[in-house]
Amino acid sequence: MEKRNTKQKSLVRKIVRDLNTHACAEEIYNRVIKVNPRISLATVYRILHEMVDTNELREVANGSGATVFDPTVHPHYHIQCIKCNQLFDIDLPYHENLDKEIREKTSFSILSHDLTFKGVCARCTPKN
Amino acid sequence: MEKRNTKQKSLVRKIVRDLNTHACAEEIYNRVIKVNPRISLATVYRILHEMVDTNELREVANGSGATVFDPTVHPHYHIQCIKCNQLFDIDLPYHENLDKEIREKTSFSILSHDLTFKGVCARCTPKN
DNA sequence: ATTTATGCAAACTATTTGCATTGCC
DNA sequence: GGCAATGCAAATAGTTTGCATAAAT
Repeated sequence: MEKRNTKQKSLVRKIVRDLNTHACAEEIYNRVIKVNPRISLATVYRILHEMVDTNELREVANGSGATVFDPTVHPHYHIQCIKCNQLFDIDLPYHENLDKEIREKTSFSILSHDLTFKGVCARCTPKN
Repeated sequence: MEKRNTKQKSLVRKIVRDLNTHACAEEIYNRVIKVNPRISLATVYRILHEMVDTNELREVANGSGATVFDPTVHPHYHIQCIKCNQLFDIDLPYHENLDKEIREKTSFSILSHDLTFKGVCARCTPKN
């Protein structure tokens, strides 16, 4: 199962690297077809999944249906606005102690944890 | 918009109360139709959402497509097996300090956080 | 009697897949 | 040349919606 480099792959990789936020497959696809209008959505999905498998990209459930992709792959936390559903990275160190805390309480072998704060973002906060 | 009590609603409520785990809409529907085979899936969805709105039920994204419903509504954490995807409640007190920690770092108004541990459950751990 | 809730089928959204064809290595 | 990757369209999964009818208040 040798992997080949194609123009589609390099294009999607470039678009993903240039993302400064999270984006869903459709959004990435839209940026991609601005450069190469002949690439298909199925191909974009296939490449994104390959990147997730090789740890070039992270997949994050955004709670409301769609999956979003996060170009930041090292462990980090998220914060999501409960009004507009936008998801942001948050600058808080990964709390290893939480994993340790759980290891003593369960028969699971714990690998990691996902932490997402919920709140209302500045833009969605009514000003008066 | 007055709410009415129907046999469908009481049945779904009973089934949900008797759940001792998380279950997706389809699973709840399957239990429901064992008692009343004439109830439709759309109705089950409508009732489940109503229960989520009234805080009788919690909705949890299980990461892999389907949404699962959790009859435990007070704040609590989850642990999910990365092999079988099953989601369990976990017995760890809610860490209020995490919300506090974030409040100082962001322009969001923080309400709460979701914490899900990832690992391999006992059943999916190969024994030798 | 009024008006919400239901059942059904169709619509929809996000994603995946089969397959013939293209194009890397 | 051979086999992986692509494009397309169709299939799938989960969920939602429109509308005529049934049932709760």
